[in-house]
Amino acid sequence: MRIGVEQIGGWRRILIYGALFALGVLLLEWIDYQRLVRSRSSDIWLFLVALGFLVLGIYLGGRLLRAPAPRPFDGNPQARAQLGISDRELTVLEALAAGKSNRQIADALHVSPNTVKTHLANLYAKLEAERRTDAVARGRALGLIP
Amino acid sequence: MRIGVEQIGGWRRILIYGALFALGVLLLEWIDYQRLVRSRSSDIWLFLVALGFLVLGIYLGGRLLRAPAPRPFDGNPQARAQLGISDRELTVLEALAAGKSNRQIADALHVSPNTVKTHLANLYAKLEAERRTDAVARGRALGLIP
DNA sequence: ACGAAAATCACCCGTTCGGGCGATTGCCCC
DNA sequence: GGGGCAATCGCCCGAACGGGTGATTTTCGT
Repeated sequence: MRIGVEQIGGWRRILIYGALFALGVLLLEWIDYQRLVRSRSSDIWLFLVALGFLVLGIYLGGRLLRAPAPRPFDGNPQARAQLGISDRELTVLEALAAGKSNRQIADALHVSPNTVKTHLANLYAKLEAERRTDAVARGRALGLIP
Repeated sequence: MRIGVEQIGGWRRILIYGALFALGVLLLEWIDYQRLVRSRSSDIWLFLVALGFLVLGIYLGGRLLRAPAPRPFDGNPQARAQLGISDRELTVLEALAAGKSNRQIADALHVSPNTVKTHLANLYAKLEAERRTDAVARGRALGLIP
């Protein structure tokens, strides 16, 4: 069985960014206050403020508009359940996509090549494939493998 | 030997971002000038400047520290040339990834299965693969196929 | 016009793969 | 405690595949 990675931070993310922004505003306030009090050169302060927000923006932009994660890759439990693909079969499918031979898969899983063949035969039936390359292609199309 | 992908735009990127930054600075200058001339509320101006640079920063951050790009998929001509993979061989590789048999590939390309076998043998040699699934995996890893 | 590379096809041989059939062992659920 | 299912292993057989070798034609750059 594969685990479902990445799904954290939805709420926390918003909170964190909100907090960061608020912090920036507060900083701005403070900076403005300091400027008035000490009557420093407004040019320098303006530059510092701009620089600070530029950095903040770069940081935010770096995480906010980070490419929509090419594919969180959840293993597509829906399709998997629908087709009734077992844990072992999925494992074999992954090894298949890695380009391994039956022999290699058998060794990696500590089972007989015959067992691998059985798993493969079941996979072919469930994926409606007739060849290993076919199974890989269909498995990928279904999002079962990356 | 493996090739080194992604090394383009390094220079142009720096130039573009440098220009953008310079533009921001100029904008800042202009804004400051306007502020002095019209003697507007410095608070509002400071806020606007901060906001502007925040937006600029988000934009920059969005492209600067972006994940290695989910691969627009260009067929990776570099790797292809480096390995000396011909047009025909690429076509066969694509059909292979689609899960077709030698017979099907031969029919699709209007050639003999023997020819397909030859192309495949060349592909195996160039991709250092021993099986079709292996060739597909390596071809995909190299970005030769989607 | 020549040579190199690509594309095409053929044959042999041994291995792998796919299809079919059967069997045993656990485990869960009712 | 019987039915269902996943996982395991075995055997047989024919088809597909991979490895090797050799050959011809086309294409392209010089």
